[in-house]
Amino acid sequence: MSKPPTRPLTLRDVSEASGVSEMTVSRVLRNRGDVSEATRLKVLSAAKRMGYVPNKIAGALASQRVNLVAVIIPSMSNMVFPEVMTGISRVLETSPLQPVVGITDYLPEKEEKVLYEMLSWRPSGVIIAGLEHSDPSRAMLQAAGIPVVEIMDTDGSPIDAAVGISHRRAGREMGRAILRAGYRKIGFLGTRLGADHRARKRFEGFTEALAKNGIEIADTEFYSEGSALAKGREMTQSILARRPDLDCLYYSNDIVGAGGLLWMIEQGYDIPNKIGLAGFNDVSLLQGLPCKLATMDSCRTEIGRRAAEIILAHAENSDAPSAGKVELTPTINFGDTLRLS
Amino acid sequence: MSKPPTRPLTLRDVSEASGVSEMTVSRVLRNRGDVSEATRLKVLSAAKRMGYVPNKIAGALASQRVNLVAVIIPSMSNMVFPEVMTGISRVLETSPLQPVVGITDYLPEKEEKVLYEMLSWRPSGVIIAGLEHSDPSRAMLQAAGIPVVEIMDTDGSPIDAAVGISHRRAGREMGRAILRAGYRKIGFLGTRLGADHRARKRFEGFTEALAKNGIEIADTEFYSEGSALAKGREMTQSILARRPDLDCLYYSNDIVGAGGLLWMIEQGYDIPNKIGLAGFNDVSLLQGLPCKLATMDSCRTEIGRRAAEIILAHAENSDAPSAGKVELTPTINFGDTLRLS
DNA sequence: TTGAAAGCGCTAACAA
DNA sequence: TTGTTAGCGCTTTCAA
Repeated sequence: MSKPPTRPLTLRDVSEASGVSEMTVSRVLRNRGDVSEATRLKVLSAAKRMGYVPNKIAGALASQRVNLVAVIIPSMSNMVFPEVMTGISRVLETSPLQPVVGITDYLPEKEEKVLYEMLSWRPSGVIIAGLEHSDPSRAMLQAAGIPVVEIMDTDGSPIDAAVGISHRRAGREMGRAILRAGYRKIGFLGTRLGADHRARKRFEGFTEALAKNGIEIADTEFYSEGSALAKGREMTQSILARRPDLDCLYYSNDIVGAGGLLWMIEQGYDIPNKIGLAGFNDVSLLQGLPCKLATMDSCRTEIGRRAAEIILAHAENSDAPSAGKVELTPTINFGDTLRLS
Repeated sequence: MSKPPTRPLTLRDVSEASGVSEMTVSRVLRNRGDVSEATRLKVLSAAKRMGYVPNKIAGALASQRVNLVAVIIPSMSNMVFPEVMTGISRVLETSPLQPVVGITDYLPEKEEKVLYEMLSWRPSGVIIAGLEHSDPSRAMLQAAGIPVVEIMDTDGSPIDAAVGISHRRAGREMGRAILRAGYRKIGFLGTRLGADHRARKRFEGFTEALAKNGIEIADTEFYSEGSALAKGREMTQSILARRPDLDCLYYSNDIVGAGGLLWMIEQGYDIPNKIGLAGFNDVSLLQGLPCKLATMDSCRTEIGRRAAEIILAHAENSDAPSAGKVELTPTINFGDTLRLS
């Protein structure tokens, strides 16, 4: 239950134990080929026997190379970012680069702080969610002299590179699909549109698509805190109490949408004939609901993959050109809750 | 779209720009009081204007202090670890310590690798899920000379300190509660019990409690991959097809349980009278289901909090004694799917 | 209150 | 193939 207060071992300790110079030990431990098999084995066995763990702090300082990629995202409990992380990890795990995550809770001040912390470790690149950042944050990213990939969103101007989808377009396309399916009295339910720029852009695109066809959102319902599933339930109930004539509900994400869907199934609504439902994100957790919510894939894993590839390419060849904007194309999945046009 | 290939600024740059020695600049930036207000302001304005971000690599090497806490967990998409992280962050964000997360995917080899990587950054402490580790992993943790807190589980011997619940006891208590409620033909559904030691321990405790009352698990159903909600649905259907006489189902977690619950509601089962259901974890995401699944709180946030406090205490006073084993007490929530005894 | 010197543990660059 | 030398950018320590 107690531990020996050992000073961590250094290269010098291994050097002395193996009778090989520090430099050669270092070479062996980094697999730099040019070492004879004999000394290699000698060093390796000594290092392993002693339980030596190299000090990356010192290594990084000396080599001016830090194999970390800062990944800065608003939240982890969200269902969307774990998948982005999966994409990132998948790419980086075949390389020496390692992702390190920072969470901003959708707060610009916290983003600034987290960014500062991460940059002070001099990572090899930054992957950061969104295109909206405070001026100091933008300045830091500019000045860092490392590749910066802004992810999730392409509606705006990236600092360096961007990989994502156009949320404005996503909203617009869902709006059009809903109109094509013949729905006309449409309600919107979602997170309070403030910090979440992407949800806001979807909303804007959505209303824009309706407006083009002379239709206005009939009613809206917003929430800010609490379990999304429960909120979906409550909000759906209250919007339909207010406007029983609605024939379609567009949710800002699948989880609230699922809450609404469950409630409406219980209430016996005739879905998708009398009323349609649609969400956003294509959350796999929800496979297993009584029926499949119409949704739009937000390409999360792909976004992570592409972003990581950009960083990796730069790490391997630092004068590669910036990737610019990479806009992926999400597809609508009609599920069981939207009539086909 | 392109960035100036600036060499990152150093203390020396700020020193020259402000006409103050490097040493004094360093003191100002670290808020070490003993600096005159005049120079303080001079330095601060220069640093801000230039956009200087300190190099923690160099700082850490010089001071032999790294304010990072390694947090090593099996998965993030899991609903359980995000909450643990919340508890940890809550405590650490008032301190200079910062959590850094590593993911093992429940693979011992990957745990070993991740641990090695993290330890090579010489963190101030390690928080690691579970009590089961490979020999090399244990050796590394022993030799690191930093506080190690093993979390989630207390059924076993910690390397240094442990904070968690007894999963064996959790299973036992749920078993007893189910028996007290009068259920007798009991099925178990869950993840394939291999890598997930805590699920296995709950299963063992559960069967043990039944055995003490002369009852054997009537049937079991295991899964390894896919959406937990969908699997819950499928497994429930298939176990009840095989054994329509079952009067209670115990799930290894709430998400599979919820899948089963949704399916059974659709099928019109009489819950909790004819058949009871229970899960594990008290996942808040599920608030909003048609009815509340019986479950057991696994104290996730509290575990994170306590673990972080142990590391923090050691960081502030390194000769504090080890915290030993801290066993929290989970409570059963009967919800709507288990008769009260 | 400020500065100068030394060195944290490692690696780049060069020499042998 | 191996070793030597000189830092990486900061902080510690001690002197002014």
